[in-house]
Amino acid sequence: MKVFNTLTNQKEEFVPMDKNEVKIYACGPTVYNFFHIGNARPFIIFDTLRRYLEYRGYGVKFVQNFTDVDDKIIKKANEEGISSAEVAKKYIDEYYIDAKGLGIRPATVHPKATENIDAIIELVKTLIDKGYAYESGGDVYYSTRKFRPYGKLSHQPLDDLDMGARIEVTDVKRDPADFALWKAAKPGEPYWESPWGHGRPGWHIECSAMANRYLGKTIDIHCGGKDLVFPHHENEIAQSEAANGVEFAHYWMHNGYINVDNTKMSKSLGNFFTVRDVAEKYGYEPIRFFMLSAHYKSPINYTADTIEMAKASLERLYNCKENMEYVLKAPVDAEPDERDRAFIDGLAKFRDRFIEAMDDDLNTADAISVIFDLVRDINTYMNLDTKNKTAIEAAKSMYDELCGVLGLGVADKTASIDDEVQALIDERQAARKAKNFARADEIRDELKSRGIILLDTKEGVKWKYENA
RNA sequence: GGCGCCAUAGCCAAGUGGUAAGGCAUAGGUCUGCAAAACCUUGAUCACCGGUUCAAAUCCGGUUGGCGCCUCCA
Repeated sequence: MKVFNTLTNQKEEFVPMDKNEVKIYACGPTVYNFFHIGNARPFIIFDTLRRYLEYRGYGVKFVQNFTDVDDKIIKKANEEGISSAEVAKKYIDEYYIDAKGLGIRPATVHPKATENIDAIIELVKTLIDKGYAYESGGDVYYSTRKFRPYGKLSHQPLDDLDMGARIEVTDVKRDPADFALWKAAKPGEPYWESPWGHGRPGWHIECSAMANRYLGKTIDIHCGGKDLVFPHHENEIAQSEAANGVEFAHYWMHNGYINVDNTKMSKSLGNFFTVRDVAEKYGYEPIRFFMLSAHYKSPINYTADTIEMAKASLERLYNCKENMEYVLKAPVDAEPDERDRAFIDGLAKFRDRFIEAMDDDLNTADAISVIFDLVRDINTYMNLDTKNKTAIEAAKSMYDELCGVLGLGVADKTASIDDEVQALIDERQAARKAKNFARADEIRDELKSRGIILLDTKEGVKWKYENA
C-alpha cells in the first residue's frame, strides 16, 4: 500500500515496524461541544484506514485521545456554571453517540489528557533536563530554536514564520516562537500539582505523552486534519524527538478541509454544521458516504445538494442488498449451472480493483466506483428469470466484504411489520388479483402515509420503510 | 513577505503520457394494471495560452480564477 506522507511530501510504500501491531495515533476531539462535520472527516477517514489495514491482514493498535482540559472547555464550563470535568464528560458521551452513528469504531484506546497528567509532567521534566524547555513564572515553554529540525513537517523554516502576525509576544517567553508545555493555573481554573506549581498541560504536550505511553517512542502513522500540521504536529515532533532521541512517526497523514461556500468550516468562523444536526435531517450514513466520495486530501464542499446526492447514491447500494436478501428468503435453486458459475467467477475481479484503488493512498472514491460496478453486475444477474442461491450468496458476500471495509451499505434495515399491515398487504394482493386496482392503490397510499413503501416485484410484493 | 493546494459534463467526483471511471439529476426505452426498483440508451476534446513528445486532462513555462497555512482550529 502507498500512502502520502506529509513529512516527505510524496507517496511512499507503507512498511510498518511490526505488521501484527501497526501503531496509529490520531488526534481526537477537544470535548466542549458536539463535533461538526469538519471534525468528522478525519475520524471517518482514519477509521477507514484502520479498517482497510485490518482487511489486508495487519493488526492495528489505534489510539485516539480526548482533549478534556483546555481553554475552550473552561470557557464553556464557566458559561454553563458547571465544572470542566462535567463539560468534558457530557461531550465525550455525545462523541460516542455520533461516532457510532457514523460507523466509526471505538479506538483501541481512547486516552484522556486528564488521566495522563503524570506522563505529561514526566515528559516536561525530561525536556527541561535536556535543555529544550524552561520554566518562567509558573509556565513552562519549549525553546523552539533549540530543536534544529523544527519545521520539517510543515516544510517551513522557523525564520520564515511571519512573527508577530498572530503570535502572542509576551515577556515570559524568551522567543516569540516558543510554545507552552505547562500553564500556571489562573483563579477558578482546574489545576494539578507539578514541580512548577499548580497548573495544567498545554495542548501539544498531551499527544506526545499519550502516544509515548500507549504506543511507544516511535509510531507508524500519526494522522489528523491538515490544520494540525502547524503548529500542533510540528510541536509534537519537537517534543517527542527531543525527549526520546528517535523519530516520532514514520508516516504523517493529513486530510483536507470541509468547506462551506468554498470557505473552510471552523468553529471560530461559526459556519459549521454539527454531525448531530445533519444526521437528524439526512441520517448518519450519507455523511460517511459524502466523506468517502472524494479523496481524503482534497477539500470538499458541504452543501445540501452534496449530502442529498450521497443519500440517493446510498439508496442504490441498499436496493441491491435488499433485493439479494429478499430473493434468498424464498427457496432458490442451489446447484449453479454454467451461467451462474461465470457470474460467480467474475466477482473476484471487483475485489482486485477495490484493493488496487485502496492501495493507492486510500482512493476511496475509486473504491466506491468499483462497488457500484459490482452492484450493476449483481443487478443485471438479479434481473434474470432464474437465479441461483450459491451465486447470490457469493455476490452478497462480495458486496458485504467491500462495503464493510468502507463502513457503508451494510446496515440491517429489515424490521418487522405488524399483523395489521401484513393483513393490508394481503388484502391488496387479493384485490390486485381480482383486478380491483382502485382498492389496491388505496391500500398502497394508506401504507405510504404510514411510511411504508410497497414494491411489486417478479417474486412477489416487497415493502420497506420510506426513510430507512 | 514565506510555504502550499486546486480548476474534469447541470451537480458531485476518479483518472500523472496512449484519444475521459463511478454516482446524482435529465430525457427516451424495456418490464409493470399503474407505480417503485432494476436494466438499456442519452451527455465532456478535461479554465486559457505556449512548449516538450509519435502521443498530454496528465510533463514544463506563463495567464486567469478560487482556496489554505504561517501558534484557537479536524
